[in-house]
Amino acid sequence: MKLSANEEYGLRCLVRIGYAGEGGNVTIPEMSQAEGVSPAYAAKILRVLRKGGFVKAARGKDGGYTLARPAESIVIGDVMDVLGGRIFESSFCDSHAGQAAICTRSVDCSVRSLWRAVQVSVDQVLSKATLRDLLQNEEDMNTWVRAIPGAKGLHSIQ
Amino acid sequence: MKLSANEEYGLRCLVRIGYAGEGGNVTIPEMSQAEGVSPAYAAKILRVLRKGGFVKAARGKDGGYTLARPAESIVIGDVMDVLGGRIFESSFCDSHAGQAAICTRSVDCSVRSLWRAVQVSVDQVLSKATLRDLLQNEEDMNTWVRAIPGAKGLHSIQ
DNA sequence: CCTAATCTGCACTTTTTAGTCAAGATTACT
DNA sequence: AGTAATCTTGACTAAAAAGTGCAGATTAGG
Repeated sequence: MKLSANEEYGLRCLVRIGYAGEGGNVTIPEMSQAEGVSPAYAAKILRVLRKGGFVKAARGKDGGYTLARPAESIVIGDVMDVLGGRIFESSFCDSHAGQAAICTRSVDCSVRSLWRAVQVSVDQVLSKATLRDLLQNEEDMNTWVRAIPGAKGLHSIQ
Repeated sequence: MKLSANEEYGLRCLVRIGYAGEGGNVTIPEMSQAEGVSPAYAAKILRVLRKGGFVKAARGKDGGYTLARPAESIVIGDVMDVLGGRIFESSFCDSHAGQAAICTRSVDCSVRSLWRAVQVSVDQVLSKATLRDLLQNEEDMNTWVRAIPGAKGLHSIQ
């Protein structure tokens, strides 16, 4: 259960574009240098974000990237899906659906239930957080941080 | 954020060995067939579990694998770590530690905080669940399922 | 119209992960 | 001792992910 490079750098680029704000423009060379990846690789990632509908690009001189829609409408979970998939592929045990007695006593279903639990848990965070949350100041960020049971605020998890 | 093949099949094998119970023995051919992977691959995964101290092997005729220690002492999070890593590698922004004002306004820290939140969230499940939980019947499994906010029980996430 | 700055697309190489193979070592049973 | 069932190891191949390079298209400004 690791983050892929696409997810890591893709989200970083998106946040950077978000910080540029309304009408702000960020170029590939800028992101490349800021995030420490090659321009070619940044370009590759940006293409994914563009095709996913999160950013739009302007070509030519003074070109660059801007958010395609308001930050509060960009759900981080959706971004993750596009960048690398939030998928748990424990696709067994579908035949047992509903047969609780058998199901709970099988390897398939034990494992499957665990993955589901993890998936639900991750979604608690990723489906609630929008790009806007990531751009806000600390107090606002605590909105989604507090969704995590046990976390008292940003400082408690940082 | 995907599960690796190692994590998927490693955990499945471990659970299967767990089901065999005290003194029970599971062989590579058995696991191979049950999980639909080649014997060679199963062997490779089992080696990881053995080196991680979760199972022990008996060679020769009537040989096979057994749990190396009681199921209740095997934390699933630890198993995951060994099989593929539960690591979020957003290792930037360490220099800012403590400087909240600057930190929250930076790409590094926004993203890092999110990863931490996800990590905490995942740990809510994986660090609480033991192999014993996965082997128990439905009612017992709800112990760790209930740790997920919003989940009312096993059925609610399955 | 020319130039410089920019994105675009595709093919390529490198690195990591997944999966296979074969030869060897160990054990139970007869 | 012999045999069959089993794990062990390391090297190998295949597939996927990460990362690079280059020729082309677009645009702003002189």
